[in-house]
Amino acid sequence: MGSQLTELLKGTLEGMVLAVLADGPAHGYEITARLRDMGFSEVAEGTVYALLIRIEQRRLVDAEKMPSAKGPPRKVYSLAAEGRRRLDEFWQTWNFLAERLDQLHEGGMT
Amino acid sequence: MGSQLTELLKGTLEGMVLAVLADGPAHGYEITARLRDMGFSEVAEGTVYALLIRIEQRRLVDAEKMPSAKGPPRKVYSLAAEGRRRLDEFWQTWNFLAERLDQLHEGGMT
DNA sequence: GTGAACTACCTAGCATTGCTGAGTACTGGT
DNA sequence: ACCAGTACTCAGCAATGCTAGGTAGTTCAC
Repeated sequence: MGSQLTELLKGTLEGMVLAVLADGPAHGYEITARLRDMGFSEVAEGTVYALLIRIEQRRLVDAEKMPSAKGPPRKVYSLAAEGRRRLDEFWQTWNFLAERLDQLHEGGMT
Repeated sequence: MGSQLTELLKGTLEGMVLAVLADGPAHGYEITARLRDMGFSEVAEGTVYALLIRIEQRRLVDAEKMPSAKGPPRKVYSLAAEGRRRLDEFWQTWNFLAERLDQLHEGGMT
């Protein structure tokens, strides 16, 4: 059994990564670090890299290899037009869900 | 590819069903109907039944067969102690996620 | 009385997603 | 030489929701 958060992250993580990239290009290691800083300390590195490969194949992001001063070359991702659309869609879906969930939570108090 | 909502529902649906049951016992068909009324019109019947069987096996809910006036006998589910704990945990996890997601959304506006 | 529609439940197989646990490779400090 | 930190990849697994069917009982129109 995965943890509660693991299951809730399904579908959400893609949106979060796209949102991070909407803020500017970034490479995988950096994105993982940002997620950890946000409080998602349990997000596995491998998960993020796998996700990045998926969204690159779907043309949601563009990738470019860049040399790094301290380590192997980085793969820098930036949000593509299709990814921007997908991100907007994500926020809509998220709001839809969040509204109803909040209602359920409030309503359940009675 | 599943829809955005489908992926977001992963993990959330269990919490929603537990929340509905926290409001009082209900049977599968009724729970499905309530979810549809809430706006989740695309939630498949089979999904809900499968979920109910899962959470019954995990002792999150108790099940009892009841005769129905208009159709086959119903299986009425009610929240068990373990389910109540799980529901509380769910809301905590949900709030954790929602807070950070909202922050990401706001922050991304700059 | 036959068929449609609604009530009520179940199942096998699939697609997607995140995690585990490993490996590769480059740099810098000790 | 060794280890930590940077940076990426991959195979196999676990959990979840959907598809697409099936079974059964009741009610009502035709």
